[in-house]
Parts: sequence; C-alpha cells; structure tokens
Amino acid sequence: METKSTIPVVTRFPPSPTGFLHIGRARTALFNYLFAKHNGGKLVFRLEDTDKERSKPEYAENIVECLNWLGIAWDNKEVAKQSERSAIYTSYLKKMVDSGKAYVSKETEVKEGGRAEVIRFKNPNIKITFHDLIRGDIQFDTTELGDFVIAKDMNEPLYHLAVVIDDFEMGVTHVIRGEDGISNTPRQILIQEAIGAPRPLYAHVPLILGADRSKLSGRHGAVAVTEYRNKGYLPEAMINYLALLGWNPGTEQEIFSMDELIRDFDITKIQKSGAIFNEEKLRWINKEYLKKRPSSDFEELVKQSLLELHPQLKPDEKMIKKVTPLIMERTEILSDIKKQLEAGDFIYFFTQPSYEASALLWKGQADKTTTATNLNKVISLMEPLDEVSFTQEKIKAAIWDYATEVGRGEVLWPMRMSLSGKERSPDPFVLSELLGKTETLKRLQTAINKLS
RNA sequence: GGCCCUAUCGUCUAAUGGUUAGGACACGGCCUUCUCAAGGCUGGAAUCGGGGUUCGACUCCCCGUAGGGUCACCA
Repeated sequence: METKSTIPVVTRFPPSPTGFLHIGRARTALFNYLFAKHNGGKLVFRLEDTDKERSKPEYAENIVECLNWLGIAWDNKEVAKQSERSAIYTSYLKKMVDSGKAYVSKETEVKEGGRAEVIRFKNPNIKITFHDLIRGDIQFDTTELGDFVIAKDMNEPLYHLAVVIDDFEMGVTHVIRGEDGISNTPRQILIQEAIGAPRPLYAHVPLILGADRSKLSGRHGAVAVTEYRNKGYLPEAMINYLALLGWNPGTEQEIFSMDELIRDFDITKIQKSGAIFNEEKLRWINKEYLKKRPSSDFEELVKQSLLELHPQLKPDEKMIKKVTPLIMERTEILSDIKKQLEAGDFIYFFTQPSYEASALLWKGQADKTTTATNLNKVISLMEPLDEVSFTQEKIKAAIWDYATEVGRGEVLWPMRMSLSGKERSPDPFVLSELLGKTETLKRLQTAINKLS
C-alpha cells in the first residue's frame, strides 16, 4: 500500500531497556523500518526508560548493538530517552490538570508500594473505533477503563502518557506494534484527544508464538537476538526469516535482501494470526546465505575452532584453506563448525587417523587378505600419478575400473577408512587429493600393515 | 471471567466467488561414485464445525468451537 499522504511517514521503535532485545521486538522494529523506508520516511528509535527500577544501561546497549548487527538503522541522531524528557511531560500534565482532563486523586485504597496521591485521567466514557491497517476497524467501550492512572505525580509520568506525548512531539504517523498493544490503543487515543494530538494510523502485527502457540517467551528456549548471533546465525538470515514470519509479498520468493524487502514490503499483506517460530527453517535460510559467501570468509573461524580444541596443534594454513569448503558444505550455522570438529570430523587432515584393523573391512567381508590386496592395488594404481596431477579426478580415473570390477565398497571403503579413520567422511578421492600423494600412500601402507 | 483478536498441510504460507487448493521448511522413497554432505527427482500431508447468501464458496454473513492477547501507581 502506498500512502497518498503528503506528510512524510514517521514510524518508531520504542523498547524499554528492561531485558535483552528479543526476536519478537526485533521483528516489530524490522516492520517499522521496512514500512518507513518503503515509503521514503523515517524511523525514530526511543528508549522507554520511565521505569527506573527495571531499566538498565546494559540492556539499552544490547538493544542498540543488536539493531546495528541486524542492519536496522534509525534516523534520529540522538537516541531519545524518556528519562531526559520529564519537563515536557510535566508541562502537558499541568495543562491536563488545569483543564480538568486529569486530576489529582486521593487514593482510598492504597496498594502495596502505592502512593496516597496519583494523577488520574478523567475518562469521558465514550466508544472509540479506530482503524487498523492489518485488521480493519476495531471498537472499544472505554467505560470499562475507568479513570486510569497516568502519572505517579506531576514529575513521574506513566507509560501511556509518555508514549502519547512522545509520539505526538516526534511526529509519529504510524504506530506499528505487537498485537498485545491492541488493548492499549483506546487508552492512548483518549489521551491524544485530551491533549489535542492527531491520531496516528495503527497496525498491530501478530505475535511470534512458541511451539505451544502461546506468546513466545524464555520458557520456549532462545528468544534473545544475542543468542542467535552467538549460535552463528548471519544477520541477513535472521532478517530474512523474521520478515517472512507473518509476511510475504505473495510470490514464491523465499530469499530476500534488505533492499528487496524494502522494495516489496506491503504492510497490508501482514498476516492476522500468530506464527510459530521455527528454527529449522531459520537454519535452512542461514545455509542459503552461507552458500552465497566464499569459504575463505570462514577459514579464520575454522582455524580458531581447531586451535581451541587442539591447542598443541600447528595446523598448516594451506590445509585449512583446502578443508574449509568441505566443512562449510556440512554447516548450517557457524557453531556447526566447532561441533563437527568436536565430533572428530576433519581432524584426520591434521593428525594421523586412528582406527581398528577390523574397521577396514567392507560389510560382509571377513577376509583381511582380500582387503590388503585391494589396498595394495590402489597403491600401485596411484604410483604412476605425479604429485602435481594428484587430483581427485585423476585418482578416480586411475582406480575406478578396478573398484567397479572387484566391487566398489571392497575398495573405496577401506581406502576411505585408511585415510580418515572415520565411517563418515568426504569420499576417498577428495581425501587423497587434499592429503597429497606422499601422505596418502603412507596411510594406505599403514593400513596394509595393520591387516597383516 | 470481562473486553479484544484470530482460525488453509506438522510448521511458515499462496489462492481476495469458479485452481486437480500452489510453494517452502521438515519428513518418507529413489537416483547420483563406499559412508557423510551437497544436488536432482518423487511421495504423503490442509481449508475447525454448523447454518445461511450464491448457479458456484478457503474466500462473504451469522452462530458455535478452539486458540491467543489483555485486564498495574510495568512497559
């Protein structure tokens, strides 16, 4: 949907720094960003830190850091903080009290930790209908809200008052937030009307759900963006997945860059119902992005992981270069690299393999002599190849006919086992090429010796 | 419980009155050099129920049912 309005679009992302940025809020931030950019507008980032007890600077840092990592950029130079704007709230509050829109209330029933005197909103008790870009018209009877509290005192505003004033002062035209904000809307509209602020357009996006279909929270597992970052998800993959969770342009495209998302984003195509966060699909998307990158991007990571697991090792740089593509082919998220190495995969490129002689025997084969004969034959077939033309294609060409003749498993299995010591590994031709002629022949000979 | 929102394969979704209800992830099978990975092909799998409206409903309306959200001197 293109907005026809001549007023530039201003959206906002106003988290309260009371916890790490979680993926639900990150997605809301993304939708605000995409909508603003699609319409050539601006995104305002603001910290709602009126709750002094729970707001922590480290959480604010985490939120900023995650947004930067994801590539969601806001347009206000200074991050707005509610804690620095109290004078503004106070002046509005005074006007409201003076005009009778709000009043100082002596509390008859003071709850624990509560005050004897608070500022309450004078509820006009009306019916309010507002339009939601995703859901259509929504109607509420505000009577049931009563005269709700809008400030603890003239200097300490509560959330609803502060957001409305901030959104108004910052020229916010579109409020795009989680579905759990629907019931806050009538209260905020009431305050807008009391201070003479125009009503922004609303869009309530569906919630991200856990496997049990309830609002995603810590008990469902990882919810902090930071956790996904640490697990080795790429920011592009995260953005791509989050955008597709509850939105799609109606085509069959699955992989989107941020620019494509901005170009195609249509807020009216956001889903109405909640969506379960599915890490399997995120993994798949992450792999798609990994495939786009050259494996050289990950050589350093492979080296580090290797050294962490085997501090005494002095891995050959050239070998790391050669092995990294093999590892990346089997990697969906970056932490898989270390996981594979931990499981013992690929270390045979850096150390001698260890295995039992019986492991060399192909299934059903009980005769060690046959296996030794096959291995000897492999050596003699490899001998004519010189060190430089020791490539997987040439090795395969040299051995293939013989292997086919006596049974591929009978030749290829012991060959692969002698080179890797593993039941699972890349194929023996790749192994041979990477190991080089000298090392390959040496390992084959070691295996033959084991068999006698 | 009051108020509000929602309802297509297991999951994410397409189809805005006429489709053999499409795609992706996951899962099964087959192929591709012995194992793994990658790749290719292929299979199973859905319109919550009941009423309407209509020549014709996934699609529109009503009622159920189910799920979710929200009910602070938190945000």
